Amino acid sequence: MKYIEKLRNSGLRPTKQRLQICEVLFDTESTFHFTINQLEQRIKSKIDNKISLATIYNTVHAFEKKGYLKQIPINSNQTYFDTNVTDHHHFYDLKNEKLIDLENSDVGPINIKRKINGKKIKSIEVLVKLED
Amino acid sequence: MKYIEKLRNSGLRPTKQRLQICEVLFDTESTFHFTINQLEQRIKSKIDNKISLATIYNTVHAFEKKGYLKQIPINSNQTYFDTNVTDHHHFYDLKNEKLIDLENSDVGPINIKRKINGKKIKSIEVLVKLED
DNA sequence: TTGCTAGTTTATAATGGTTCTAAATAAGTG
DNA sequence: CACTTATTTAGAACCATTATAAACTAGCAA
Ligand SMILES: [Mn+2]
Ligand SMILES: [Mn+2]
Ligand SMILES: [Zn+2]
Ligand SMILES: [Zn+2]
Repeated sequence: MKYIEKLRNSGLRPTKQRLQICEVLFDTESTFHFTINQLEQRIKSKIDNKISLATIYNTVHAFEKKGYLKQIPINSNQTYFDTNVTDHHHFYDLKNEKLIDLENSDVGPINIKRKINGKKIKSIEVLVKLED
Repeated sequence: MKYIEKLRNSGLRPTKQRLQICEVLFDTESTFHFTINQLEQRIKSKIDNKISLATIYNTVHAFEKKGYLKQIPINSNQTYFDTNVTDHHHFYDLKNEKLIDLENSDVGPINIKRKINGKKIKSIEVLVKLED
């Protein structure tokens, strides 16, 4: 199991549930965006045992804290997460409520000229809303 | 009353409640960011009669639809609105949960090179998260 | 002025995503 | 194994937001 060490190194016990969630999240051809509900469905369809919704929330938040997942700032009634944790930006298709990755080369470098006293920049995120 | 015509021209009846909310939102030295709860408090402190929470929600959404308010894409348990409806970007101070306007000149032009078939860009929003 | 009608306000209930609780279970350690 | 601490879990609680449906009001025309 390739995720056992990853979890141990993060101080997270490699439980059956966490390992299964790892497989659903990270054993994929490409990264993807998801809500908790979508992840719950994906887990249901890929594994036989049940994982409680509370555990899914707990695990997603634990992984986010460890930097294995990112939250995407977007106005929605559900929180969106991203398995692509590199710095990148997004299209948001308003009609289909779908996020699409933008490469940094699609956006170009962003240089924030203004400084706020005593604060430093943690992240810069661009959201490009799309309509028909 | 300077807002009566503005509302009529938008197809919104200039009710007492809407006019009072207009005053709280737009009779200000500068634009500002707010959540519904913050707006509710501000209304309470500035007017004598009561405006129901449902009306505050209705009015904010009506004004948003007419373009008098903007929603700011940010991950929070509460939705943030902006009385500054020009195209502009934001700092988000994670510790104080405060938004700060960035002028376009602080960010520079953003040129999205990638196109999505059949879609056009509705808005481009940059969120710069700040930490200590 | 007086009705009429569609729009608006309101208290309150319902919704639903997320978090909390506390008991059961499992992992790590020696 | 014995022990401690972390994790899982079902279900309750939370709370921002939306829906409901009845009372009220603005606009308009007779
Ligand atoms: Mn979180
Ligand atoms: Mn809205
Ligand atoms: Zn992404
Ligand atoms: Zn702003």
